[in-house]
Amino acid sequence: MIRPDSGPPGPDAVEAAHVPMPPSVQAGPMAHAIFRVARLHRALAGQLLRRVGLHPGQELVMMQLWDHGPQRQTDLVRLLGSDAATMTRTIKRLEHAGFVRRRPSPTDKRATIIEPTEASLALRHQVDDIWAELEECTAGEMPEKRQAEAVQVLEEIEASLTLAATRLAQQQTDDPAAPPEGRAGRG
Amino acid sequence: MIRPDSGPPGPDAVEAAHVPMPPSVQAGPMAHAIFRVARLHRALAGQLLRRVGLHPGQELVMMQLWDHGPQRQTDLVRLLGSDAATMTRTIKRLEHAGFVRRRPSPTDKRATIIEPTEASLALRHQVDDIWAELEECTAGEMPEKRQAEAVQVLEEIEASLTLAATRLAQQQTDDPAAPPEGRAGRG
DNA sequence: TGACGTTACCTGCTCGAACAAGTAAATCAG
DNA sequence: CTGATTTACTTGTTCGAGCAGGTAACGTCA
Repeated sequence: MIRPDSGPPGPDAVEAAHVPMPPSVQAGPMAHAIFRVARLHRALAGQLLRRVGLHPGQELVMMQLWDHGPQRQTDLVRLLGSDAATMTRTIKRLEHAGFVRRRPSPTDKRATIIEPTEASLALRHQVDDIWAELEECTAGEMPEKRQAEAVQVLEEIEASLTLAATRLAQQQTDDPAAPPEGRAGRG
Repeated sequence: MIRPDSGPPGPDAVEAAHVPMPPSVQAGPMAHAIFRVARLHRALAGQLLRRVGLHPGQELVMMQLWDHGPQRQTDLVRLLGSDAATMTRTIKRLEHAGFVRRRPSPTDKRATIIEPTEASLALRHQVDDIWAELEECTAGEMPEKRQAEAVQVLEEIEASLTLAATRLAQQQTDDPAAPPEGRAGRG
């Protein structure tokens, strides 16, 4: 792997921030930017989704179901890049709210088929509107060309992260050497 | 809207991604991209931070303290764009882990000054390394120029989101008309 | 058929994040 | 000085996310 920058950044990295920008923050300009954009974006999504009574993340499940029809939980997990445990709980809440129904798979007794209810269809266009608004808020004053550029950049980053995550996962299964024993929390 | 698919998918689940790109997902390309990048990035950060016993988010607090020295909780909240309640708990955990100390403000009896402990200094370079690695993983094979472009795009998005969030907050304080009464959860 | 490993799902736990509500101190208005 | 408002922080609750552990159903291979 390349190490374009190891020590405290000199003039490279990011020079834009003329003065204060402390060393630690300056160290990872992309990381920091992603972090903040992510939080803002999620918060905004939460605000908008609140109108229709959904929590961020739930709308993704519903959209997936509306688009692709009934699916097993595992499929939802895989397609949304989520976690089985999280999906179990999210589905449970959506079912409780009446947006989703659960049905045992006829071919696999382990699996559960999730399907959107008729009631959920009323939500669909609202969610679509919300996502359109979210997209507007995200794009701001950007011209369309710039938006396309942004999407491209994001996809590039996604590819990098996916690769890194894969590599790191493999590395950890290969070498379960140092099992971390505790993190900062009630320690 | 359109009803591209209502019944159960033929070849079960999803067989491919090349063609379909469902309407809902297609609707908000940036939103979707941000969502996935955010989750991947956070997950990766979690993996790396796990080595030093920190949870994602905690390192930001520590970096802020290392860079700017002892501060009030409110300052941390404001600078990190976080929430007072979240900060209270995060600080509590960091204190419990021995990375942070709390001291009453001499000038304001309401305030608490947070300062990094000597023990935390051992963490500092590890966290710096982790952020460097995170930045590498995020950047991938991008040339430096492309990275700068990415940062610029992200900052542009951040500005848009900030503006939108501000506008939405104002709009809601002005017009507390329709108080949402319930969301999907244990409904 | 039976042992073994995998898969699909559930439960318990912790943590960050957000909202609501409350306390105490500081600040402002009369 | 008194009363109202703002500020700083705490606590309770819910939700998404992740890890760990457990169960039941599949698949395979001997």
